[in-house]
Amino acid sequence: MAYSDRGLAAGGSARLGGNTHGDEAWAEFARSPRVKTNRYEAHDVVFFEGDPAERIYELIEGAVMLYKLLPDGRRQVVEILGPNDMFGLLSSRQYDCNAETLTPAVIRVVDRRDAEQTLAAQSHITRCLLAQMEALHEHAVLLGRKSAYERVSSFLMRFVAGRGTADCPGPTAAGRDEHVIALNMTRQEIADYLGLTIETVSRVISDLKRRGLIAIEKQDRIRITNVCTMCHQTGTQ
Amino acid sequence: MAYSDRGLAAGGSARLGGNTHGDEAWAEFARSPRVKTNRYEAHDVVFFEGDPAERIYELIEGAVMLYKLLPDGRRQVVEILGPNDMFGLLSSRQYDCNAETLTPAVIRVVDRRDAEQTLAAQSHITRCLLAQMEALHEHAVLLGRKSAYERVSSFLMRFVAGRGTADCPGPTAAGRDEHVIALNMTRQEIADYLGLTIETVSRVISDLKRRGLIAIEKQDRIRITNVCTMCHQTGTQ
DNA sequence: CGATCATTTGACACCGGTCAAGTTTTGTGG
DNA sequence: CCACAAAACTTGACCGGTGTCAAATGATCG
Repeated sequence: MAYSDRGLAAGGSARLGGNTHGDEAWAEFARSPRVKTNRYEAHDVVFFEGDPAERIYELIEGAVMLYKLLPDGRRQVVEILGPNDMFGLLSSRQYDCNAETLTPAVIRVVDRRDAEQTLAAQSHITRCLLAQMEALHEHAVLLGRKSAYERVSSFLMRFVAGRGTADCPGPTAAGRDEHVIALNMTRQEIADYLGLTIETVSRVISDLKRRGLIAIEKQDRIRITNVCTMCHQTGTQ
Repeated sequence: MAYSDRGLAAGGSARLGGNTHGDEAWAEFARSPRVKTNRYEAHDVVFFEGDPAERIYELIEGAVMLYKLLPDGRRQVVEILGPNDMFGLLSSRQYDCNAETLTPAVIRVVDRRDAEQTLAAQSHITRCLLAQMEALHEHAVLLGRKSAYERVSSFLMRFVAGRGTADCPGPTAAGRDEHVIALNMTRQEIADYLGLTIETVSRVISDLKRRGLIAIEKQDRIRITNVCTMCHQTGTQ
């Protein structure tokens, strides 16, 4: 109740996105004593599919993947999350997927009922959900319609901020169009995200290397030698 | 502003799902004169990807599909929506996909800014988003990890209300375990939803028929002769 | 009843999966 | 820092599930 009032006072107008107004209210809400902030090691499990969904989470620092398993062990990573993404949000009573850190992470933990009663949370959450929704749409295209090459290329491009989108400014006029990426994922995790096998991911990466499109600095550290060329391999253009 | 106040008075507590409280407020909001209700024919386009996202939509009756296109014409249907689902919700300024009716439909149209300023809308919208999110996760598993047989079987099971979920009650003790489905989709639309080709969809359906699992009453009207058996073909068990 | 469109079926090719080594990287203990 | 083991990754050979292309069949609607 107290949070609810505070949320109202600070937030007031609730938006579907495009504003940064609700965030101040959310930040204030996050400072309340009932909101905890936890540290996780890499590859810690935050929650399992089927666990009672009593908390919601906000990733402050690091990376988290959400995945689902089929009874025979096949795995699909459904989302890869970065700072400011929220997860564990659900309309049902149990989590619909597993959440595991990819890197050491700092995660804010909020009691579900607290958030439900807080308007500032609503607005903040909706904005997060909408962005994630778009990412899921894009990922459905990748999984349903792209070749292995296009999947891996799209995956690499996703780490290059500001490029590969519809409003891509193109390479800066001066110098080379390079970019170094820290994957923070094993080949298996990449494969399970892209709907491929580990061997196929490995083969495509080797081939990109052979063709000079990328250089492997360290197994999970890849240099894209020409971002613009890589972008043309994604199928999205 | 007026809507905002009304939403507050009627709604009060905002929830992340599981309640039906915000819905009354939403229903009242929907009755306001600025909210229009439109009728569409089958295969009408509601909006195109890239159109300025100035309105949000609530499907009252009928079915709608959302799809994305790659520059070379490949298509992926990312969501199939039914009554009470909302669409056109976005954090960015333009729609991220195309929306097209599958059947004649009744659709409520709300100005985006009106909804953004209405708390009742927030709560209602969040609930819809969460449910759609879960559906998208499930669909990612289908697209990334299921065989053609499993995809088509999963697709058919999705039309059997209350079965195939984790808490499936199983067949009713008495009599046969049949169910008749109206697809309302062409083979091409099904293929584009399942990430397959039209030929593969057709072959799988023919094969299910040959094996006696389904009977085709009319091209887009299929009888599942044994729901429980069909369910075991989905890979989800 | 014919024209048009949707669907089915067949033959074949190829992408990506499977299985089985190798090779490299990482981590641990001396 | 090195030695060794374990894990992660790469590479090769082969196969099978889907896609592609083409033709036949079936539905729909004047």
